[in-house]
Amino acid sequence: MLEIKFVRQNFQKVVDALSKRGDSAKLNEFIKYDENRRNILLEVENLKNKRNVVSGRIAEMKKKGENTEDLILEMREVSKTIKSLDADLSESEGVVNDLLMSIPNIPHPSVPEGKNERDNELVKKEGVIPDFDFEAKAHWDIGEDLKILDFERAAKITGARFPLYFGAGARLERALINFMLDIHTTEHGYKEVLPPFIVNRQSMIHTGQLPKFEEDLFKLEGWDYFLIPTAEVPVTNIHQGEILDESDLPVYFTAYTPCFRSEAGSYGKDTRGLIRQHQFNKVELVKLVTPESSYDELEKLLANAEEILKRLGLAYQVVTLCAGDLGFSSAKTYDIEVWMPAQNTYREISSCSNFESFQARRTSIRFRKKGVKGSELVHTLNGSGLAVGRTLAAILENYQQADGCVIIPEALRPYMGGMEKIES
RNA sequence: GGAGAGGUGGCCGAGCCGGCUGAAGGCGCUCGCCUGCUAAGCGAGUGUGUGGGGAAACUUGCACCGAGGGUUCGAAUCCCUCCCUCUCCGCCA
Repeated sequence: MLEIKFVRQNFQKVVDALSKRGDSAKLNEFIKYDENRRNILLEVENLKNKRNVVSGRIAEMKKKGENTEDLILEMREVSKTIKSLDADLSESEGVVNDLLMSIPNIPHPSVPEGKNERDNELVKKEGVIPDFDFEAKAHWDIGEDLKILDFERAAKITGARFPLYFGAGARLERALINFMLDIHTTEHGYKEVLPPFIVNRQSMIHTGQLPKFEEDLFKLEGWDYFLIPTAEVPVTNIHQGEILDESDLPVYFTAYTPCFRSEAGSYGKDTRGLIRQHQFNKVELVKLVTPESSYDELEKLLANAEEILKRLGLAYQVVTLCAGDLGFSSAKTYDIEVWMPAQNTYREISSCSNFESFQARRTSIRFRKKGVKGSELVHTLNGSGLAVGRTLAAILENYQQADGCVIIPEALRPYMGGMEKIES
């Protein structure tokens, strides 16, 4: 959410920024309703002031035993008026707030212009793309041949887009989770968190999934609760409504959670394999930082996520999302895309974003500076470190051998009881 | 699920027979004074949101004492609904 004052005072700037995103929100309504809201506010506040003053006087008069009958009668009317104006006000506020909630974040100046993913800007390529002297198999074929992945049976249990791992596959997934968490906690300074996987509506609003994207979420029937689409939601909400001390910052959290996404609107896409599932595992990185440091912190966050791929020996590239491809709450996002041999292309495996104060304002997370009056909103960031299912898919495809087995990357072997390869 | 207790400012904690209480007191923090270090001491300040005035320091209106309704001229204080926390009992991974 942007600050209402900011929108009012920088109206054209906001409109321009939104058009950069290709978002043509009906902002002209905003001005109209906001003005209306403020007019009512002025009127109602004057009346409330009168009520407060007169009520005080009534108290004094009563103490002296004077007659207050007339004043009370008069105030009775005033209160009635206030009540009806308050109703109008909350209606206007509702409209203004809905509009405000549906305005996405303003892209950072360094974000390239563009409409969609094709306009994303390549930052760098790392690692060596494997050169096979046989035809690379897709990870779903590898997984099924090795009997470590079983999509058909998963579909019987639940339906399409759910994973079922067996044996070394299940263990590899678990190994990856532990490997990632260990590196982030022991080497990158993150505190491990194991949060709820179900959150309430408010938390979803705070991080920006709601009110706009409810159709992407799984909702619990009979509850106003949702399955988390990412650990970002519970973890960013840990300090909601709190005022932190500057010395508490930066806060670094890492969390493993499963993630649940309805994937509405992506029916034909990535129907096979682990790439696009309704349920997948992810190790997430979340930061709360000072505004001055947030872009440095974004670079560090990106490096922390990259480190995992480096240690796993997977080739990848980093792109800066263009304005049109930017997520709703984000001011700037880097995507890390891992090389997938069978598809002969890079696929997103991590998304690292700086939300600046956008989420902090909704979530009300602020901090106090030493020697400075008042408080300030923190900046929030998060990134995948990494998407586990996609990492496993990348390992299967990049480490496959001609005979159908898959070599386990060196870094993971301690987590696999020393196992060096997966074979049927 | 049954029976109780409670949710107040950065924290602890009064107020809760309705009205000079945005909220005592303490702690913490900031600034100043004092003190040859540290500690102690003294004085002042110290919530958030939103609107107005001011270049600014600041000043001023309104709202906020878990959330939402209600009663009242007036509610942190009374009533209703909901949420959450704690204790005991029951049940249970």
